[in-house]
Amino acid sequence: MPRPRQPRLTRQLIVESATALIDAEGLPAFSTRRLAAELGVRGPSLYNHFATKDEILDAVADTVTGAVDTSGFVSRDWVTALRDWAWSYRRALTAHPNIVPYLAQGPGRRPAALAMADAVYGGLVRAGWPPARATHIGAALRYFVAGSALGSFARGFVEDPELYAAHYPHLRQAHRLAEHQQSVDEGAFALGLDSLLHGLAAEYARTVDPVESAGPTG
Amino acid sequence: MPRPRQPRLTRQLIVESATALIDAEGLPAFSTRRLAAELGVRGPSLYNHFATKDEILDAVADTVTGAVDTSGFVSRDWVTALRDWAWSYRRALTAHPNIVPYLAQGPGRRPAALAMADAVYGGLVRAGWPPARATHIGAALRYFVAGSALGSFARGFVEDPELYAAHYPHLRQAHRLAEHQQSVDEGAFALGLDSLLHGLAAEYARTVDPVESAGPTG
DNA sequence: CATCTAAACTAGCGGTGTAAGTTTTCATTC
DNA sequence: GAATGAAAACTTACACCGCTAGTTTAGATG
Repeated sequence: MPRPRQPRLTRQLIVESATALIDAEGLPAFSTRRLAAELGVRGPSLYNHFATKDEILDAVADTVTGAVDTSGFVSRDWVTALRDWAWSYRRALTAHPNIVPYLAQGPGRRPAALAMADAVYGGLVRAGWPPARATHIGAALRYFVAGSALGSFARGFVEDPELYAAHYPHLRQAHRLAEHQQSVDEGAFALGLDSLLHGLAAEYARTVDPVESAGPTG
Repeated sequence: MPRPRQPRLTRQLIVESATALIDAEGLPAFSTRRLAAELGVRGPSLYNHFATKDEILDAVADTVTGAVDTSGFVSRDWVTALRDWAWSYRRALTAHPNIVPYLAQGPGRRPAALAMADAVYGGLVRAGWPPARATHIGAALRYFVAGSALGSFARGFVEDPELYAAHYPHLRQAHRLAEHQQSVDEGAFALGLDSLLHGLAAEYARTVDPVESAGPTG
């Protein structure tokens, strides 16, 4: 069939369908032919709208990143802003966990990722952090959020715990928690994030604003 | 050619060659045919020694994880043990960064990853942490280390900074640091790790051992 | 010597991303 | 209104992928 009366594909349609496919069946199932079939079309037709497969993946990843809320950096104190951002970031990633391995490989040419980095960096510098420190903090939080979305500790455990329970005695209790994967992940994330922020606040008090933080009123 | 006088392949040879290939040319370049060519052999011959491609990757990943030192958990205080472990873990991953995306997706059936998890969990429980907390701490640190090895902030930036400098004003300074990628990553890692440990120590003092930590000598 | 197994081989299946060229529709311009 | 050119689908094809099946022969074992 040649060109139809009404185009069957648009960039937005492709991205939405790709997101749905990846969410439902995972990254390995996402192929150009498969996606095209989902759209009632023939594989190469996608190349009228995107130059490469990766460009489609970038668009999907950028949509996911675009859902992250960084508004706290203009309205709240930096600790609250970081906390809200990290949780929003985590929610955005865990809503589409299958795209995370692709997304985790750097901001690349995805504007939403760059806009996010810009907002975080700017907010921290405005709060008084030295530029180099602001870069470090943004990166450290990104590491933590991306790692938590990607490498769930529980996910990796295989089905039959007794298989290795004998060899790794301490894990006998731990991997039972694999059944509660989500709560383990959330608990680990909450603990790690709070600890990180606690440590950063201490560093801030020590190096950026010793006077205000040293007072008895906190 | 049929069976040679002396076997050309062994599991160890395959793993070593696969590691070298991945290190040198990245995960996408790693194919069974390509690896076989590197070994002077014909693709399918690999299946005499490994059942699937993923089994080869698991072996590579396990070798990498096996280089991580967890000995601190039997000889040092828990904070020092965590810090040493995290740095050793990071060194192991950054020595073979291209395998990290594969490795980050959970311990799976890789014995070294399970042994590492076991050592960390056991050490923390011995130090007095409640089992659930020990699981959370181990996971949080793993998130951070894996994320730092995987998603270097700097790596993702494209070559020409001026391209997006106009759109994201705050980043104008930040991405200049992309040239010093390694130092940025290390600085972010050091800051994040110290902050995490600082926060965990505070939590420990509050919930696990309030008496000893509250004294003026603590 | 006969037999069995191991470790290589060749051939091939169904899948991948994507390049090239074709066809037809639609929008624009003389 | 006819001609033109771009757009958006198509078909075909290439080189590669993981992997299976069956074959061949060297070495080990009875």
